[in-house]
Amino acid sequence: MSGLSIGQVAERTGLSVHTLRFYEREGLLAQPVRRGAAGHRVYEEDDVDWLGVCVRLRASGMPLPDIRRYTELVRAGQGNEAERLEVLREHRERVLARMRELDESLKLITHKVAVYEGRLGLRDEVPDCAP
Amino acid sequence: MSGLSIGQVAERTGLSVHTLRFYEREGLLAQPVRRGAAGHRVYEEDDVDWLGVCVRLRASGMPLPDIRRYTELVRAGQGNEAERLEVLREHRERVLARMRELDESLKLITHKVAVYEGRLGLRDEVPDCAP
DNA sequence: GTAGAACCTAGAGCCGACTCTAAGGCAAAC
DNA sequence: GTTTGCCTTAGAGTCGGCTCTAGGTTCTAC
Repeated sequence: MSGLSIGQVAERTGLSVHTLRFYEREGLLAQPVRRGAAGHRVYEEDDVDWLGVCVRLRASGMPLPDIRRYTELVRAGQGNEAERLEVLREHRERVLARMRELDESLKLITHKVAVYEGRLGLRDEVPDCAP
Repeated sequence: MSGLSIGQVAERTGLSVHTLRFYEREGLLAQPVRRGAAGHRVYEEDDVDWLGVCVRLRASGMPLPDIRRYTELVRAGQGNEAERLEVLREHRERVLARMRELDESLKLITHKVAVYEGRLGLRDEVPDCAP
């Protein structure tokens, strides 16, 4: 039915065709990609969906080896849900930690922005206390 | 007065001595580091403070060239506060954008965690709706 | 005075994640 | 029939940010 070319999948996922081939080599695809007459890759909608998940995981900083591991678990089928859950939970913790770290840094940056705004008379008051 | 060795600064900042020398080459130090008798670097408390800022900026994802630029502005002294403010504001926007992105991804991950917890009977209810 | 730790420089190496190149195949449009 | 454009592979190159090596000097403790 569907049957998408690598270029179409690139457009839909926001990944480049180079990256799509690279991800495939890296084992990030849940199913092996079908090949058309001329050896061209033929993707299904499922692949696009899965790649969407991969993109989100990457965007949240999950390293490729971890995504591969998760992919392998999914590919292996039912029975390893506990392991999948562990991978996801660990990653969630890392994301939360990263967000806390960003929030910490944000405080410093926001403070400095306020200080400079004060110095430039863009603000009425300049507390400029401690750190 | 103080006068700290590179090793001491490494300990205080959490950076390695390698990284400290690297950062210096990259122009991330607000003042040139003094050298002791044998050519050894002698840092001041100010340097540690400044490096602390650099560490926070790095932790929030500011690229080294941007930190260098900001450092140069600080080094140049008064009169360029508007430019410093611009650098900081731009970076703050990027940090906020990054946090929003992480939050987006977090939603997916949390949803998947909930789904697997449900499947494993670790939860009473499993909504498992849309995405 | 000698062992071991800490320092110096210049420059090479590494890692993750792409990103691109070269050389070529096939198919539709003109 | 050739140009255009999308596809193929294997493998090389890039980039940011460290991280380490080699070869040498100097400080600290015993």
